[in-house]
Amino acid sequence: MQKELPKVYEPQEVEQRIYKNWEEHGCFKGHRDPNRKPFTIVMPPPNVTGQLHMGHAMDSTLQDILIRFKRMQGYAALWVPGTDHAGIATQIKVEEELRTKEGLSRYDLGREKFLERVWDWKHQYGNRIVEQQKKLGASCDWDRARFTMDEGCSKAVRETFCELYEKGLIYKGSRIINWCPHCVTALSDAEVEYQDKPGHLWHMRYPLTDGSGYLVVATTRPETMMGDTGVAVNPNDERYKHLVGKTCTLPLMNREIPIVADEYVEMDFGTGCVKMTPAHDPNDFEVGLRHNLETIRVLNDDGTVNANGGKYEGMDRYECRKAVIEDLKALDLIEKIEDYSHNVGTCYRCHNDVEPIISAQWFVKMKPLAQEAIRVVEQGETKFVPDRFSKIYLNWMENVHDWCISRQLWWGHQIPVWYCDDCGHMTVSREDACKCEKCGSEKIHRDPDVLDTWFSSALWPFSTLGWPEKTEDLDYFYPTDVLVTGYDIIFFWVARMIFSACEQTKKAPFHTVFIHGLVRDDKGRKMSKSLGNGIDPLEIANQYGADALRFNLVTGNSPGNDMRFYTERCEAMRNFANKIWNASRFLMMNLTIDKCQLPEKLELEDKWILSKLNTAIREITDNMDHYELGVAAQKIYDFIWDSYCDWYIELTKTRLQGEDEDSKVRAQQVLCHVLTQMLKLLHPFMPFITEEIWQALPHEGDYLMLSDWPVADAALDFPEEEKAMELIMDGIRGVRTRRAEMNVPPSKKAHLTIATEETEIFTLGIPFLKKLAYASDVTMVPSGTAPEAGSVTVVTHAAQISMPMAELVDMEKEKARLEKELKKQSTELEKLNTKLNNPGFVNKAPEHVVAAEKERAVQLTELVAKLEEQLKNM
RNA sequence: GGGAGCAUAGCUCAGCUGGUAGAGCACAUGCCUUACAAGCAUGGGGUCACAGGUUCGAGCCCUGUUGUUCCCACCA
Repeated sequence: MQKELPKVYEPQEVEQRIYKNWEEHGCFKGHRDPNRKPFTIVMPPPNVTGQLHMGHAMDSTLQDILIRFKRMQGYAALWVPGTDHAGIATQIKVEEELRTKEGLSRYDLGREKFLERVWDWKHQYGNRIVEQQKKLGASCDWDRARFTMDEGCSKAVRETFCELYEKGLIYKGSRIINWCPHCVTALSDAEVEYQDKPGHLWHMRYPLTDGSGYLVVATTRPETMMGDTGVAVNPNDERYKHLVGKTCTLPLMNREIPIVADEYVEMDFGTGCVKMTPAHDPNDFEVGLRHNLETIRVLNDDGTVNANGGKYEGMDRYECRKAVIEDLKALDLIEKIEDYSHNVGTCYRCHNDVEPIISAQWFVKMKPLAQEAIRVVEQGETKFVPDRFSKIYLNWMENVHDWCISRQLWWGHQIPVWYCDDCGHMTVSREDACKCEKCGSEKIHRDPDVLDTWFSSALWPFSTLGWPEKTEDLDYFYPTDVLVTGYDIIFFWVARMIFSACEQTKKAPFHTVFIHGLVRDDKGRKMSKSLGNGIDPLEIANQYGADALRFNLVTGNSPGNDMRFYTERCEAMRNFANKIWNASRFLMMNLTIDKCQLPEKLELEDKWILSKLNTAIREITDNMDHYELGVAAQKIYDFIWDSYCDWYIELTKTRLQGEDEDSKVRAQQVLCHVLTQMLKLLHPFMPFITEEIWQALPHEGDYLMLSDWPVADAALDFPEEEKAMELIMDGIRGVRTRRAEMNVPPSKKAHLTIATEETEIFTLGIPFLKKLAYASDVTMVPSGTAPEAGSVTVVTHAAQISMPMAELVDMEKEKARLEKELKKQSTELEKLNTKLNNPGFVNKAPEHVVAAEKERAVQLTELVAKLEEQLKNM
């Protein structure tokens, strides 16, 4: 069987064709199989609005590597893909389009019509990101692709909402929440990003009502003062004790407000007096509750001042701030203005400042839910990789606040609650309600709000498998195995999946959370649209191949750490792909066999590579098992490039081009066997090129991606032969080094004389020395035989190899070089001997370490002896 | 105010349970050796941030210091 591969590897053509074949052949399907163990990954659903970016590419690649690895290991592997409706993000996008194209707002269209538009949009663009993932080789079971707003997920959402409500774990209440005036919705704590922003601390005078003077309060948000309903001081503050119980007059509003004492106030910050705005500050709200302070909201939903703001009504919040300050200045009520940098909350979607506002919203009561979510991680039922993220998770979960889940948006899962217009009762229902469950009135209206996007994502691991139905899939594939995601959404998503799963399914949703970092640009900056520094993974894939991109994304970084993306590195990875391609091409050109089966009789070099292959298989499998994908990838790279290409192929060339047919065939068989095993090891990382080559090689089965993962064969461990081969390789390297130092071109061959005790081994090595050490001929002489005068000698611990090159050698230089080498090695030997003479080391170090060091000492001793002898002979 | 990460070759980073410091790129030299110049061979280059400690032995473990990045937190 002889098959020719094209001279140049063209990833684009190959990738498309191969992916289509896999898909058509059903390679990605996750089948329930009672005879196999399941292995399940659910993909973090990207936003339907999304374009594939480098972060997705890395995330998908890691998952694909794991799923392909497990699939090859014989698991019933299932990777469930899908997309997220991404409430705010999508709604904003469609509103934008509506505005720019038609000059309309969503209110112009009305809820129903607007939602139709969003669905249209979803149908048009929602599949874009899916197609992009395919380009990278993602082996998802696409037929199972889900959408967080499809029927099943919606059912899961509704079931969860109702169950939690019935258990008292979801409630509606008026609380201070984070409000984004730009997105016009409430946000959860997690959706607020804090930024240090320069601002001011305004010290304002609030006159005492009895005319006996004034208090000075300090604030960073003077525009909320119209909502002040009190001033608080610390009860132990001697400066103000006499004022507690009195009142002061709120400037500009001329409202009398009480002075109260509360522990919350710190005496040594600011003036020790704090204005209380219970409607616009969470702490003030708490203080207000304790002292029965009025709650006066002064801001509208869009951030403008409302009717409670008196003359400032209608002003934007920042405009109002200026006006208030001006007015206070005019009244001489500003004591001083300090520069002050403070943490300002901003919306994670639009980055505008959020306002704490009192508002009636729906919440999930977190404390009871957190308990189990903490337990499963503490007890190791769910493990984070790397482990340090479990601390971050636990810390968050232990201090978690109630989760505000209602959003004043239209795009999302509408809250299944109906209010009775007659009796005011709330009907919470799994089915759409048509009458009040209490009084039977049909005059009811549905809560207009929708749920936080993350409420549905939180159910993703089980909603995608059919929950709340008791499906066979759920029974077989759930709990899932590994969740792969970035550290940036541990709180948003991972934490919420864990407590939701624990509550709804009584099981942790996965046993491992594999966390990766962010992909940054080459300067270490976050890739972002606004900076315009994003690198399009598809462009990279087009240019260098998806395999090269994937390999780049998993090597050179470790789990949980950010990585910088260097396009040049893709070039290196493409070169690697090309290397394999050409190595394979070389083999095919020499292939006369049609079956890839190991021969009975193995040569020294065959045993060497097979033994090394065993080590590679063991180590790589172990690394994969421990999620050390980067290390595994590096080892495959090294094995393929260094051991296989640079050495083994070169070592077999003489046989392949020789006369001995039997030897020729056996070399092919070993080359073919090792290449096949390497392709398997590499396949999860570089699926396309490995499949393409495998298809061209003699093989059994339909697809490499469905073949068995390599297992080390103990019968093919040859430690002795490995060592012997290394002796020869040492000799070859030595000769090459000496020749390179003297600038001898390969075309100038030299007759080598080898003095060694390992005659047998070096005799086996003669063809290799001829081919790789440019020997015209090789003569073996007894160890200790003095080299001919004027020859250059290479000393290894096992041999002295000399070549007649007197004319090229400066004897003085040669001597100096040898002396330097001798000194280096003697020092090393001395250090080693000290170590070996140290009873502490010999007695306490593990046996194999001592043995290895002894072995090294023997070799060094030999080397030093040979070097000394060499010098003496000069 | 808490917590975490990082600091290793010129650059970007690996280094698994402590046992002779690695890769890619860059650099230098010589090679078109019929798989590959996207290549081959060879070479230079590191007090593993600093100071202590544990250990026979520390890049790795412990303590502290410095620099840096990030996360969390209701100080007006």
